[in-house]
This record gives sequence, structure tokens and C-alpha cells, in this order.
Amino acid sequence: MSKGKFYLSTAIAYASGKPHIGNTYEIVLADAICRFKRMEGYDVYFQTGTDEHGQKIQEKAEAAGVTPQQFVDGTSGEIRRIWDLMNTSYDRFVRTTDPDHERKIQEIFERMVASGDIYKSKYEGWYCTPCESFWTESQLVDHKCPDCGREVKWAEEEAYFFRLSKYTEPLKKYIEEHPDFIQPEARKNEMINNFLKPGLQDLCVSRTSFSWGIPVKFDPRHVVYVWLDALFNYATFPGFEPNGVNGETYKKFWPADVHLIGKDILRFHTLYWPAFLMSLGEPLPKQVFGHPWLLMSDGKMSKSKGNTLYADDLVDLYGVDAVRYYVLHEMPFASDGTMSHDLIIERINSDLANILGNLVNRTVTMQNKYFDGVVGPNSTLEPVDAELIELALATPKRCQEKMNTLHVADAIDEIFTLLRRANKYVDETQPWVLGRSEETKPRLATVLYNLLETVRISATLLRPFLPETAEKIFRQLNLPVSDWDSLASFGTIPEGHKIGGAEILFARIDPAKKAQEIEDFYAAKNAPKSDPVLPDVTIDEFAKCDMRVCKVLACEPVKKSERLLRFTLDDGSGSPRQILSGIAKFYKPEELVGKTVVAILNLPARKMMGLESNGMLLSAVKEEDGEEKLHLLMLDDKIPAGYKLC
RNA sequence: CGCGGGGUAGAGCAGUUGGCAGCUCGUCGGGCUCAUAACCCGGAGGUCGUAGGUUCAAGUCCUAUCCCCGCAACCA
Repeated sequence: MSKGKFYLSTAIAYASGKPHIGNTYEIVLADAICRFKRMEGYDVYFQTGTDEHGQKIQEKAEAAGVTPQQFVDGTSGEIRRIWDLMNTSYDRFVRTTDPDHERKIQEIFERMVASGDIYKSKYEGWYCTPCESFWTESQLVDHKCPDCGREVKWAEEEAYFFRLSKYTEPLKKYIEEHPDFIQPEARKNEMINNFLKPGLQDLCVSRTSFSWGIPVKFDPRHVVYVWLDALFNYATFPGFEPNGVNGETYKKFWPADVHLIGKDILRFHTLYWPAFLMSLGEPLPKQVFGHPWLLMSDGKMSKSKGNTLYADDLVDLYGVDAVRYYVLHEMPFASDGTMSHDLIIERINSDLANILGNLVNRTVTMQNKYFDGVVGPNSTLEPVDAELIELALATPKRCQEKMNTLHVADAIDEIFTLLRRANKYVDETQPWVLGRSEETKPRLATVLYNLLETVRISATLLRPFLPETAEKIFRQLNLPVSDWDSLASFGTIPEGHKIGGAEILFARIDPAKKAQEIEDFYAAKNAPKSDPVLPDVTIDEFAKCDMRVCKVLACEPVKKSERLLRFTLDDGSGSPRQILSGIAKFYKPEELVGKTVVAILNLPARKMMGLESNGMLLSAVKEEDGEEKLHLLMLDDKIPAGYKLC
């Protein structure tokens, strides 16, 4: 029997690379909420996926030498693999390169043009050519570019705009009338004060500077702004149709109950997205939760271990449920959480092994030891029993209350409070003493019965968070996995039932041994492995690259830049050549002066940090566990400048 | 003055409208032996970053200041 529908979405992950554990946190959090809702009896639709358009992806694909579509096919697959690895129960995994989605976006764009909410205009402002940036009057410093201090000129570019300004008041009204719309609360004020009070400006919703996006149908020089494209995934995939003939899933589940997103993209979800929906006359989502970030506390981690944690590595080292537990439990509701190997080990040992695992183990072991696994009657109710039973019966409701406000970590805490109480109960009742004489056997049977029921209730509540572990517990109890309704009563295990054997759920980890294991693990991963050889090029194609020997005449860091060095080179032509290279992390400028290097000269000039770069220095580069290792190619100083490579 | 987060016990954090400074881990002492050296009880440990201010009362409100950190951008 359904208690109603529940539609939750995660943000779609930007398919620009492999997601780290911080990105993975979001899908696990979403999964825990959805599993909980399903257990409560809601009809759940859980959508996630990948956002695959935009300039950054186009650039990354070019750098990798593949088409953007090939590139996102790879990254999207990788993201989905990690979502599956984390045992997440999404109903649908969507991709914005889906042709049906693209068609709908084009139609939505046209519909907005028809209604007058999108209009063609000019993007204008003070333009700094070297920086390729538009500035407003107020941003200028001495009427010059605030970044590089050069002259700016008034420039304009044709673009489509969405009449966002028109929705300032309706949005303000909606947010005020729906106090739970933006969560956590603090973010709401941020949106109101920073954006709504000053009034929203119309939003530029097309781009001409790159091509990897959904083309505007009647004006294909423009591609649709990625956010307009991406945000609509929540509606198009369940079956929203711009012509009004919506699909079944959309009819049933829209509006979404929760959009779960990172706090950094709250603005897009609480202002732009509702405004787009208002423009189409569609209902607005009920709640947007901007979750905090999971940060790496990498201070003590050595370079060889790497400082970015990935879900698949962590699963290899600790197992799925341990990783799920960590991210779900260690994230505060509103502020950022931290993560490291040491912290994970600590949590596994103290919570999963000692409190949960040990309770299950000692309970199952005793039942087997004293009664050969056969459950007896619970006949001797004492005050200490009542206390445990009362808490066991109160815990589901407490969990539910926390989950209703998305306080997932607090919900888990409620379960562990019960588990701690049960451990204490063992001490209070001293079953090993009761087991010594036949007289006290009935009392022992009752004590163990109460423990088994408490374990059953706890395991049921753990299902959304630790699905595999919950199943393992039920296997030890030799019971079918129990559901939400069974939590209303204490005493569901039938007398005479025979439980299964004890089995370790989470082995305690020896931190020193594990540290060694972690080091070996990363060392093996970092072992040199060769990238596949790229498809053949012809000698003619190769010859198009004009690579020449250059001498470094001067080299200095670029102001305000972390990575860039500015080189002045002798390329043999007689006039100096300026090239910028992002290698400041690897070399000190002074040690490069006078060196003999190789550069490609015939790349188009490119501006970085306001300076022009005429070519590229060749380096040997390799990604090692997310970190780039780089060595500048240097030749024998006997080779004169200007020699060509072939 | 790019945007943002944060300084509370050795570590990680909670502290709602101001009203006795709390939780988890660790540590020390004790208990227990069913259990994964696990479990249970108790203790020690904090002038709440600093300096001012408002108040009967400030971790909490105001002002100033110091210190950490994340994000963004250039990365041919």
C-alpha cells in the first residue's frame, strides 16, 4: 500500500572526469533517502545521471584527441560504474546527450521564444581582448581591465536572453511562502539577500563561443546555455513534453519532492530553475537541498598515497558499506565534512566493528551456545527489559523524524543509540551468569529474545544505509528481511525459530597494518602503466607540427598565477618569442634560463592571464593517481636554436 | 576588498530564541568474560582564536583584529 509518491533527483554529474569521493557522497546520500522512503512505503522515483555538454568538455575532449561524444561516453560510463559500485538504487540514469532530451530542449527554447520569455539581444559591456572577458562599468579599475590593467573597449555580441528579471517578485513570493523550499535555511537568506533583493538580471541563455551543446534550432550558430539544458533533465526524462502531452512518469511524479545538489549550485536550482518552470507554467519542485562538501583532510597523507580519494579505491580497501557508512554518518547537515584513511578506520572500528558487529556477534553466539540456536519464550518481563523495548520501539519514529528533514547522519545516530543501549543491556542482565544454572534458563531465554528482537529492529532500520550488512544480519538471524510495518511491534520472532550461525560483519582493523596495506595499494596503482597508443597519423600530418629547438632567454612567473611561467625564447628567427607554460609547480623560473628546450611554434596564439602565448613547450607528462607529474623536455645545450625536429 | 567556510578538551564535531560548556574517538582508573583485546561504569582534560563593547547574564548579539582552509580563473 503506497503512502504516496516521492521523486528525488541528484544533480547530474558533470562528465568531465572521474568523480571523487566528494561527488560520490551525493549519490549515496540520495540513495539512503530513497531507500528509506521506499521502506516506509512510498512510491519512489530516483533519478541521477550525467551532464555532458559545455565548453570544458569540448576542451577536454580535444586535449584527449577524441570527439566530445566519445569523451562523454567514456566519462559517463565511468560515473555510472561508480554509482553501481556504491550499490545505489537509482531508477533512472540519464544523459543530456540523449537525442530525445535534446529535441525537448530545442522545443522548450522555441516555446520560450514564442512566449516572449526568450528574446534576442546583444551581450554588451567593456571587453578586454587579451583576457577575453566582459566587464561591467563598476568592475573596471581606472576604466581599465581589473585583471590585467589594460585598455578595454565597448563591445557587443549577439545572444539570446531569458527574461529572468520578470520573475524576481514571483520567486521572492514563492520562497517566502514555502519556507522549506531551500535547505539548509542559511542558504535561503543568501539567495534572498544576494540575488532577489537587488533584483535579478536577465540571463544570457545561448553561447556562440563553442559548439558542444544543443544547437538553437532556428539559429544553429548558437548553442543552448548548459544550465538551461542541464536543469531540464529533471523534467524531460520523466516525460515532460513541451507540447503539453506529458508522459506517465512525469504525470505521476512531478513536481519533484527533493532536488539534492551541492551547495555551490544552489543559485541555479533555486532561482533559474523555478523561473524556467514558471515560464512554462509547470509546478515548482518542493524542496532543494544544498548539501555540504566532503573535504579531504590530506594534511598527513603522504604524496605517495595521493591526496584525492576515489570511491572505487576506498571500496577496494574497506568495502562498500563501510564507505557508505562513513560518508553518510560523518557529514554534518550544514557544514563541510572531512575524510581520510585514519578517520575511516576509526569509524569502522568503533562503530561498525565494536558497537554493531560485536553486538550481533555476541547475541547470535549466545543464542547458539545456550539454546542451540532455538529461540525460547520471552516470559519474564523486568524493568530493565521494558527500558530496552521502549527504546527499540521508539527508535523507528525518531529515525523517521530525522530523515524527514534529511538529517541522515542524525538518523543513523538514533540507530546506534539503540545498539549502545543493547550492549549495556547485556552487561546489566549478565546472560553468562544466567546460563550457569537450569533455574535461570527461562530468564536467559527472555534476555536473548529481547536482544534478538533489538538486533532485528536495528538491522531493518539499517537497510537504507548499509543494505548489504542488513542482509547479512538477517541471514544470521535466519529470518526474511523485515519491513517498516514490522517495526511497530516487539516480539515478532516466533518461539522455536532456529537462528543461523555467527559471522563477523566488520573485522576490526589494525591501523598500523592497514597503513602498510594502503601504502602498498597505492604503490601498485602508481606503478608505471602505459597509455594505449593513439591511432596512426601519417608522416604528412606529423610534419604539420613545427617543432623547433629553442633557448630560454628569460623566464619569470606570471603575476597572480599559480601555474604559469612566462618564457622569452630564442627560436632561431632572430626575434624573441613569448610562450606561457603551466609548469610553475615543477620548476623555478631562474633554473630554466639558458636551457635548451623544444617548442611547437605553429599553434594559434592564445591568451592566458592577459598574456599572449605563441606556441607550447614540450614536456613529458603523466597522471599519477590524480596528480600530474611533469618533466620539461630539455636537450643537449650543444644543439643551436632554430633546429627543426623531424 | 574575487566568492565562500571555519577557529569550543589531545583529535573530530554539537551547541536552537543569550540562562550551569556537551557528544564521539583517544587517554587514565575500575568492572565483566557471552563477544571481534570487543562490552559496561567512572575520572582527568576547555579563561569557547584575540581585543573591545551591549547585558543582571555572551560560545551565542555588535565592532575591530589575527590565523587556518575550500572554491573559482589562467593550466598551448
